Amino acid sequence: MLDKKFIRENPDQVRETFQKRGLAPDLEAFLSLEAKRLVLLQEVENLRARQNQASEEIGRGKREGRKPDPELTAGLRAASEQIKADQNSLAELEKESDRLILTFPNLPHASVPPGLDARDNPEVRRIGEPRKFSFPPRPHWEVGEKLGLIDLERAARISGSSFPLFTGLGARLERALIQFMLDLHTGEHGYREIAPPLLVNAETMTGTGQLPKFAAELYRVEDPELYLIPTAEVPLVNLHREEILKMEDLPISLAAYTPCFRREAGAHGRDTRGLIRQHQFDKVELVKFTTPESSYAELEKLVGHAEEVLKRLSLPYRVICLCTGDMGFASAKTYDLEVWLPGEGEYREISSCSNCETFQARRANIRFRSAEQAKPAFVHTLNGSGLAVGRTLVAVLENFQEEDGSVTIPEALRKYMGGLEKITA
RNA sequence: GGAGAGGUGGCCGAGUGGCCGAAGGCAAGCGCCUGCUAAGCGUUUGUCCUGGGAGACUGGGACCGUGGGUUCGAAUCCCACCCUCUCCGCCA
Repeated sequence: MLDKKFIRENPDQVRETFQKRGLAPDLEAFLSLEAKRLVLLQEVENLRARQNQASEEIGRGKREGRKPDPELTAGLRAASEQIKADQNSLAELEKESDRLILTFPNLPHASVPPGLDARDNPEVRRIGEPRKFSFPPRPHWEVGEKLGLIDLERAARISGSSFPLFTGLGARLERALIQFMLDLHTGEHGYREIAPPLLVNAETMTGTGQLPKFAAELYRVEDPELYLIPTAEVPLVNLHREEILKMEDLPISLAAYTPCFRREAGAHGRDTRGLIRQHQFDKVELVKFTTPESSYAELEKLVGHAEEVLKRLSLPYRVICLCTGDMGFASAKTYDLEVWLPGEGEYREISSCSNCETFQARRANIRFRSAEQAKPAFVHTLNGSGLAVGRTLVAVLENFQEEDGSVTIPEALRKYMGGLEKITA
């Protein structure tokens, strides 16, 4: 969420920035609503001030044993009615203005490259050489099904299309990847491991920006009203909702493995084969709470932590910076990591690392106090996948497949696979 | 699921209609004192919104779990809901 006062005072800047993001939220409606709201607010507060004064007067009189003037209390009763009515209209205006501002996206950081869509995302760096195959590399679903690692047909029977089902060593490999990633981030990168709830309430979803705008993406449980998390970012960022953190505790770095649930409502027909796009997938997520001064340095570190997973698995990848037109709703700056998939002959997203600055902190009311005297200020929140586990498994299957259909297990994973070096049919 | 207790500032905790944004304590800041450490003395310290001022600052309003109600006036009375704790039952 943006600062209401900032929008009121810099409407031209905000309008221009929304255009750069390729979005046109209803800024004008918001501005006129706010103008009305402020006028009414002044009126109500003036009435209130007079009411308070008169009531104090009565109180003082009563203490001195005087009876209140019935004409005066009658007048006050009328004024009280007026205040109640005005307050109701004020609440209406406020509700509407809140509703609008919750649909406004974050403003991109000055360093974000301008652009319209994914084609304008500049590559920041490219690490690792794609392997030269002596045979045509197969897509991961062929490799995985032949080896008995995944069974998407049965998954569809159990749940419907686009649900995962890992079997045998496939399930073991998925678990090995989770373990490997968590050990790396908690053991070497200084993250604290969290195992959060997977069902969360509407306030939590609003805090990170999924609601109200992206309700169609979420699985919702009716009674009681709860939502399945689309990413661990949601419970992790909300871990400190409504809190004032101590400056000396920052940055706070959290890591969590969770399944993630997405309806993928707008993605019909995309990535229908294989494990790339699923309604349920595993992810190890990294989240940081930082001061405004350090958040961009921390973003670079966070990207480095996600990259380290790929490096240790010897998976070739590249880092891109999302342009203004391709960024997510809550983000001020985003880097994507894209892993090389030889079966597809493409780099595919495997991690997205964002600095949301104060956008989520303002929604979720997460602040910190610098000096003991200073006023609390909003923290910056950062999140990144470290990494998407299913897609990492895909990358392992495709990059380490052999001509005979077997898959060599990357060195770093072997201790999590009971020492196994190769998966064969 | 049943019974009971309770939700007040960074924390603990008092407050049952006006003198309460709220005693007292802890914690923290500043000053004094003190060979060091510790103690002591004095003093200050909530959040949000909105107006004035370049600014130090200052006027007004709101906030005692949430939302309603009664009243000239509510932390305090009434209603509903949420949450926490204890005991019992059930259960991975």
